[in-house]
Amino acid sequence: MSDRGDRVARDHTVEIPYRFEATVGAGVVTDDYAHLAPGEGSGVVVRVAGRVMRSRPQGKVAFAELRDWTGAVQLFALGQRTENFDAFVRISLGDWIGAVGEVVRTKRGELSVLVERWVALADARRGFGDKWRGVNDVEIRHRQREVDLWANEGAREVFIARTKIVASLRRTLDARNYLEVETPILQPLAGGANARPFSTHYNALHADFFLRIAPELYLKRLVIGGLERVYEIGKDFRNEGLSPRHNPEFTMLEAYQAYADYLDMAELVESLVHDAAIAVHGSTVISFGGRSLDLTPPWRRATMTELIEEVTGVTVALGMDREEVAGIATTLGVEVAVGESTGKIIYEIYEKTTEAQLWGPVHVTGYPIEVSPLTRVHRDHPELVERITPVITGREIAEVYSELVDPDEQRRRFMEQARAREAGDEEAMAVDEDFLRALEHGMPPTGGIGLGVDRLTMILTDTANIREVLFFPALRPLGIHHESDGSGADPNGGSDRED
RNA sequence: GCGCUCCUAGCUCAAUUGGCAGAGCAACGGACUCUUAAUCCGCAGGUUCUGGGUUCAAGUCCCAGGGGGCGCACCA
Repeated sequence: MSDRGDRVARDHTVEIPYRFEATVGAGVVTDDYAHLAPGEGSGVVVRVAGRVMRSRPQGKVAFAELRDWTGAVQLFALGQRTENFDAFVRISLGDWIGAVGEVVRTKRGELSVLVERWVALADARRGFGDKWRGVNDVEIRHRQREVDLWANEGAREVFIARTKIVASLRRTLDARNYLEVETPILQPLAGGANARPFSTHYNALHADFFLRIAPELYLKRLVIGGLERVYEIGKDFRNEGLSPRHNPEFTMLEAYQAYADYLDMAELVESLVHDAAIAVHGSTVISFGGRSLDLTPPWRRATMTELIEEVTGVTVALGMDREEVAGIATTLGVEVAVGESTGKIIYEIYEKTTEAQLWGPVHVTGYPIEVSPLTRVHRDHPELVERITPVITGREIAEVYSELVDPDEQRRRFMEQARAREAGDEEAMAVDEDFLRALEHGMPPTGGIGLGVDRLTMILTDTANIREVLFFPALRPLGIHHESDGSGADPNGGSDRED
């Protein structure tokens, strides 16, 4: 760890300044002075700051690459001109420095800052991996993202894209007069989805609480309260397994619009994805996994029976005899549980055989009522609900509903969930009396969406693993210290932190 | 939780179907007045994830544990 010996910053520890004013970004310099000819000086003195990621001392001249978050520029030091040149030569890869000098182009054609003065800003005691190949070890990249961000060219791009996407989502909704709101993350009942929650304890109330699995029920209460268009972007938490598409905490966008139905909301999803694609790529035709992907609205709409037939060649229909559909499911290798309705079996077939094969954007409809306890019955098919799942690259990226607004029907659905829960389904919903009381005040027809922000980011950044779009994905903790090991590893710190 | 698979120097990777644990980069010491993954000389660096076992001999084979990846299950 201390194998790097005496470094520049350590030589000048007492002189590390409290601030350094950079007048221009490193990448901006290379853009703004691209016109300089080899050997030409600009006459302009700039101040730049960043990390030294390459160093090429060469006797009485020295070169270094200074990188900041705008890009990189070469520093050019001369023994006869640069202050403290001997120390400049000893700068270690990864050290932060600030430099002042004229923008020039070297005789060999590299745009540079000809360093007059410079100051050490931080010392890098640890390296940043192979300077050419970076760090490939995904465990290091995820556990020590700060290393990944420096070691791997382009590692920041996906996160910058993510920020643009989230900003675009807000812009699109704000332009439609939606109100952004925040609702509780700590909830006495974890409702709004079928999932196992993380639980915690509220000492002051002597009550167990749960981290939300969805904000849905609270947002609907705001619609009942007269906030006709609301949305929330935030973390949901689900106590479930990890996978390339699942992290226990993930970012969800939920939006609700009074007087709208699921078709209106499907159009909203198309607009959100369209605008985000434009924000990141300037186009709705992008590439994913080496394959072209056209996100241009409007998207195709299809029922799951249609899609099953396209993918498997097998015909199933709601009107068919249950035993016949069950037999087809078994033939396709899909298990059928006793008591499952025809619609539920078709849904199972779709999930197991078809969904992952769908590439282009498609709005999938035809969801059976029993898998959608918060959704309004389909206006033409009483065994279905008005629900659309937009699927892109085989992944569900959103859910779209005509929301269930009838308090009596909602209570019946909750009771069905409660029965399932008693039968052992740990993910079935609990009866939420606060929500039911709210519905009894009258909820207008309302459309709702839930959109997975991480998954949208994956699609728009050509990323196959959700961990790549999260700065700090969930990982098993390492090196857990037990009490009194004397190393000061107590994460709660000393007694001075207690108040 | 189950299955498969991976773990070698700080990083990136080698090591002949079990036979002396290596290279490049980084680090460290030095040379060099226009480098571009600079070059050159020198030097150091290892409980091969951990613990057992088989064997004359284990990075390599077996067992257990830890961590990662993928798949299944659950889900978005």
